[in-house]
Amino acid sequence: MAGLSALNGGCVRLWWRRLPPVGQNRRVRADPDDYAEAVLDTVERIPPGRVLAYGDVAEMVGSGGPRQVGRVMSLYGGGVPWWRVIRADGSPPQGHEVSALKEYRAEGTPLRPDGRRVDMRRARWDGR
DNA sequence: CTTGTGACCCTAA
DNA sequence: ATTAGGGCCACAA
Repeated sequence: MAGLSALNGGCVRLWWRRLPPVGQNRRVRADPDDYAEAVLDTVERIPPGRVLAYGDVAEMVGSGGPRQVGRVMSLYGGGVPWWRVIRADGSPPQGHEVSALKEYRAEGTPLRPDGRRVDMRRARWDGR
């Protein structure tokens, strides 16, 4: 997406690196825009009525962590089904609880008895 | 360089 | 069921 490049000035430096478990290659991502793209692409594939935790998205993307995903969603999440990316405990994105709950009701996302959080056991998307 | 700040996560109590 | 504390990593000041 051209918009992301414009927003970030297309910087190409290494911006993130994870020290891998012993015996594995370290994962490095060169371009923040590429990372944001990867995150948003993943979010777009989440089926209606299902959700992914921030950490789940990070795992599927293959780099970064929950906070990095959260950052991308905060900055660029407006154009994708952002309400399908939530906390691991099932609570909607911080600061967007109300509108998120509305979406869940609309697309039939399984909620817990209290009606304030998603039932992760049923709603978590397996990626398939 | 250091510090503070997140649409986060995990464990223990 | 909740909370507290520590960990996490990128980013801006």
